[in-house]
Amino acid sequence: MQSAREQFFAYLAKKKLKFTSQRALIFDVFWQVKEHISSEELYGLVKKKDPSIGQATVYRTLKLLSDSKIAKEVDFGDGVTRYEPYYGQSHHDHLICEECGKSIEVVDQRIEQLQEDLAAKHGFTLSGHSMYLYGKCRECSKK
Amino acid sequence: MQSAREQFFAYLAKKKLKFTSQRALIFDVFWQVKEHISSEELYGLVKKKDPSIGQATVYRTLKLLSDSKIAKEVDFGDGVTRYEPYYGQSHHDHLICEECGKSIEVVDQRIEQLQEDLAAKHGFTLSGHSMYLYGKCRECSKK
DNA sequence: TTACATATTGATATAGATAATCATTATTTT
DNA sequence: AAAATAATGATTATCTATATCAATATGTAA
Repeated sequence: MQSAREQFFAYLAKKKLKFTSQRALIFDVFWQVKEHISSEELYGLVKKKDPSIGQATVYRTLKLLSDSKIAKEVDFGDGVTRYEPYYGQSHHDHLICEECGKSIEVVDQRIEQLQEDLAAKHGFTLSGHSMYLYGKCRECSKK
Repeated sequence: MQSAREQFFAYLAKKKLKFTSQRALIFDVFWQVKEHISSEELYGLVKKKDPSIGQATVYRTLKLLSDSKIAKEVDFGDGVTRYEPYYGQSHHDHLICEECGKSIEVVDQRIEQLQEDLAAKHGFTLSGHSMYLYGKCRECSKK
C-alpha cells in the first residue's frame, strides 16, 4: 500500500515528468489541508513556505494532482474550482449551507444505486456524477 | 393561469422595473428555444432580429428571467452558464454524454425523496439541489 | 561526472465569461 | 408635458484560468 505522495511521484515517473521541489512542496501543503481548497488559497499557503513560487505552478500542479487521482475537482457553482483529497477517500457528495457556506460530505448508497439504474434505463454508462444539495444548516435555521 | 410572458412582466411591474422593447424581444426569442442556451448563443439569435441590441442587455435580461422564475440557470461544469425554461416546467436533473455533449432530462421521485431524507438527517432544510450524471450515451457506446 | 536533451519554472500576456461604469435614451409617474 | 427614474449599448474592468517564452532545473546517456 503506497502513500498518496508515493502515488503522485509514481505517476510523474510513469508520464516521464520531473520530480521538482515545487511539486513536492505544493503536494505537501495540499495534503495537510484536509478540506477543499481553491488554487488561489493554496497559492497563499504555499507562498508562506516559499515566496518565490509562481501562481501558474500551483494551477499546473493541481491539475497534475487531479490527473493522478490524488485530488478531485469540486465545483460549488460559484465560479471557483476547488480541490479536495481524493486518494484513499471514498466517494461522497456535498450538502452546502447557502447562509454560512459550510459544506458537509454525505453519501447514500441507495441514491448511488438509483442513479445507476436511472442512467441504465436511458442507455447510459455512467462514468461519474455530481450531486450538490443546497439549503440551510441547523445553526443558520435557528437564527 | 397566466402565461410565462405575463408572469415576466408582472415581475417587472412588481419590482418597478420597466417594460422595454429589448426585454420583450429577448424574452420572446428565449421562450421559443425550448432547450438550454447560453447568453452568448441567445445574443446571436436576438441580434438577427435586432442588430442594435447590446450583449450586456442579454446578460442582464437572462438574470431577470432567472430571478422571476421564468428561466433556470444550469451549470454543466464547462465554465458557461446556460439557461433553460423553468416556468411551467417540472423539476428535473441531467444525464450528460461526455462524448457527444447530448443531455437528457431525467427525474426519479425516489431519489428526490432520499435527498430530502439525507438532508434532514444532517439538520438541513433543502432549498434546491443539482444533480448531473456523466457518462456515455447508447449511440456513443456503440462506436 | 559531464554533457545533452527535455521538462519546468516564474513572469507576463492572453483568453473567455461576466459585471461595472457612464453618458445617452426611453419609460413611467406626476 | 415635465420631471423622475430606469435601461440601454459601448466600453472598460474583473476574475479565473491558460498560453507563451526565455531562463533554469532535472533526468539520462555516455
